[in-house]
Amino acid sequence: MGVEDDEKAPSRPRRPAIMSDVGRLAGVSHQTVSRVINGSRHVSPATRERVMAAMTELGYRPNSIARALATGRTRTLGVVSFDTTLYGPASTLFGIERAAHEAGYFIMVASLKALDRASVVQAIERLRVQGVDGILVIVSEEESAEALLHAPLDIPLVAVESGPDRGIPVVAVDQAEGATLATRHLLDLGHQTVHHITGPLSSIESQLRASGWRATLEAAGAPRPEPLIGDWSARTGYHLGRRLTRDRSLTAVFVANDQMALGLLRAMHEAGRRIPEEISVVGFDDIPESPYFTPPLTTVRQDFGEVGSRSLRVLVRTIESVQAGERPPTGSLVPPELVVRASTAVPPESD
Amino acid sequence: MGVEDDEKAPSRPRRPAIMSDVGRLAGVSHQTVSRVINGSRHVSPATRERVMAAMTELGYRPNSIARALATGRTRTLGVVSFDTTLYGPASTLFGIERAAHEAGYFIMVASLKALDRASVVQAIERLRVQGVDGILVIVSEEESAEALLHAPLDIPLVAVESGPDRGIPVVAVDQAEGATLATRHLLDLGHQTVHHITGPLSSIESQLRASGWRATLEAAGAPRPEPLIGDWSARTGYHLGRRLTRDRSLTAVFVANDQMALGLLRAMHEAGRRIPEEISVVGFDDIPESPYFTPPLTTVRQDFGEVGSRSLRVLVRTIESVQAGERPPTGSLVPPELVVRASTAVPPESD
DNA sequence: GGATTTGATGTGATCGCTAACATGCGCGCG
DNA sequence: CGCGCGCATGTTAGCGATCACATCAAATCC
Repeated sequence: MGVEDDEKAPSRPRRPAIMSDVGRLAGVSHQTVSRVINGSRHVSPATRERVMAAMTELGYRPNSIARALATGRTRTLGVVSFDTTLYGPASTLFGIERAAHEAGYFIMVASLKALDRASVVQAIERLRVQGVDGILVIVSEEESAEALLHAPLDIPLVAVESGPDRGIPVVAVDQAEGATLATRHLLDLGHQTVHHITGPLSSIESQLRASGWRATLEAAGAPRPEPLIGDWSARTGYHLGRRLTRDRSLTAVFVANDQMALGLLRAMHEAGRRIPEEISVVGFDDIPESPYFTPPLTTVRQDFGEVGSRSLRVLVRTIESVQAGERPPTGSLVPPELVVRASTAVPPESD
Repeated sequence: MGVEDDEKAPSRPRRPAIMSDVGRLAGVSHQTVSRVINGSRHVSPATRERVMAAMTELGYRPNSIARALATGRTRTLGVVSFDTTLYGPASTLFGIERAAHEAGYFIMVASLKALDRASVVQAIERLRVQGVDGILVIVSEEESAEALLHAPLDIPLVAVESGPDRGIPVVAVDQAEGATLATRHLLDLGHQTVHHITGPLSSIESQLRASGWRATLEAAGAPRPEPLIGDWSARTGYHLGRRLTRDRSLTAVFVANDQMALGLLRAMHEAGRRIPEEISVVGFDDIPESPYFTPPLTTVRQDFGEVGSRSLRVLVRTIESVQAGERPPTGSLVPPELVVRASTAVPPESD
């Protein structure tokens, strides 16, 4: 009873309802349904009510593909990243995703096979073909940054974590400031100078940290030891650490990330050099494990989540400003924070 | 010169080329262009040649949105995950992305705000509206697994890392086997029994590891100490570790993940209990830092990347089997591997 | 009170592609 | 020699939304 015509019985819809189904049920045209969905002012309260009722009755869900075809916008953003296994990029990606959700966007990930320029351009291209409205590129290496300068100009782009110093907005942590914080902390404790283990040479972040360290030493008139070149891995931190154990004058090391600092700690421990009594160590990143290293690591905290969400907002504003014909926003720097734990102390009496 | 008609001059296309532009230039219909793109057999080599030339000349790129609207398939897959900051999920996601790329699919990420059932259902819903062809759910908690049993049936779904024991395919590491490997290793070294720090009670993986540990002890006729309940964090590992230092009979601990093991190591170190001489410790996961803990950690390696890529392949096969009307594939278990380092040794003389 | 604005709604084209069917030609076969 | 078949290609109609414009009634103005 109640069902007059089995053609029209909406009991179990074989085919998902579309806009005109809703319109038919509500006694209006599909266009009016569209108006209700998009919140147009020109719909009477009574019809809006009826349309909404019809939508829930049919379990109607708008088809975003069709909408995307008609509007030319997908409300989807792309993220290009190299290795999302590492704590930094993973946290950034997470921050991006959360902020995207809040802004009503979806995220498509394209990870790189290699770090060369062609891979970056290819990844951007893939995302573009897929119809994203804008792209975030998590840049770590100089070459990726360069690739961005040769990237297509017809799609909004934002560089994350580091990037080229012109052309497109960059959102990143203030690396030089972080390095300064670390170095000054050690100098303030009374160390004559501070050694440095860098990240890979090709990494922009690594370069910025090294130059922050260098500048701080110079400003303090401290001698500048030759930095050791690392690659972010605990393994290399360990090997470089072993090399450093031979230097009896060494009292303080600023290591460009926590993983390498972990390796260094291990090497020092094996060599019987006590930390922080004999040697002070500062890391960079503040990964969740750092407080439980032996000893707990003094380090520079980067708020990756903030970098992610901030860069997403910059991208969204860029997209909107393109549509509104306004000036696009610029990038910004997130301040780092020194976290003092047990791996740093005043230097041993040297006399 | 060369350009006869400024209407047709393809010099700098204001509007990106579409299929019929290519067709016009090649002197064929748009449909023939479509045939070339989709590799239809019924195109003569000569026309194919001409069409391809026209495509490159115009810089033509197919519009995937339009194709999706026409075919009903987007070649996009969704991934639902809770915290992609953790090493496990992050690596799995990475494996998924690589495999997706290889299979010609894109990945859309939807991360959860909370772990309750509603969030999971909502995330699946969001992805579905966005038009994904299938969904991978990285499940860690019992509640998410249950949510999957109430999930919509009209879209292919695969559970990753753990999941409900029926209904949908699950791809995961064999947790019980891993726990057995760890426990037996300690028993084989001569320990009378093995203590256990679990993950959170609500975690399926945690439950499986605990029951593997329990079964192994029972099979060996060893006494079964009360397990301590953890939460995966180094912080909690540290606090539980401090509690364990008071137990003088303790000689071996199997910790449900490496982060907690790190905290435990730290607690033991502070209490002056030597590892592995007095107490042996085995972790789970084999995160990249584990070899550089103090001491280097014996642990059970999970191949997250393999879990990711395997689950993606299962999902793709599920989608294809739905179309072909075949039986969908089932889940599978990835074997874990014991990695022996320096945190385990024979127990101290007890007499 | 007739001209004009305003608000609610409908109509038809369009986004760029694929699916299904139509066409026309050449060739083999009985 | 005519029939039918297969192949290369074209034509037309969707896919499910939005957009631009048309329509029509009620409200407003002078």
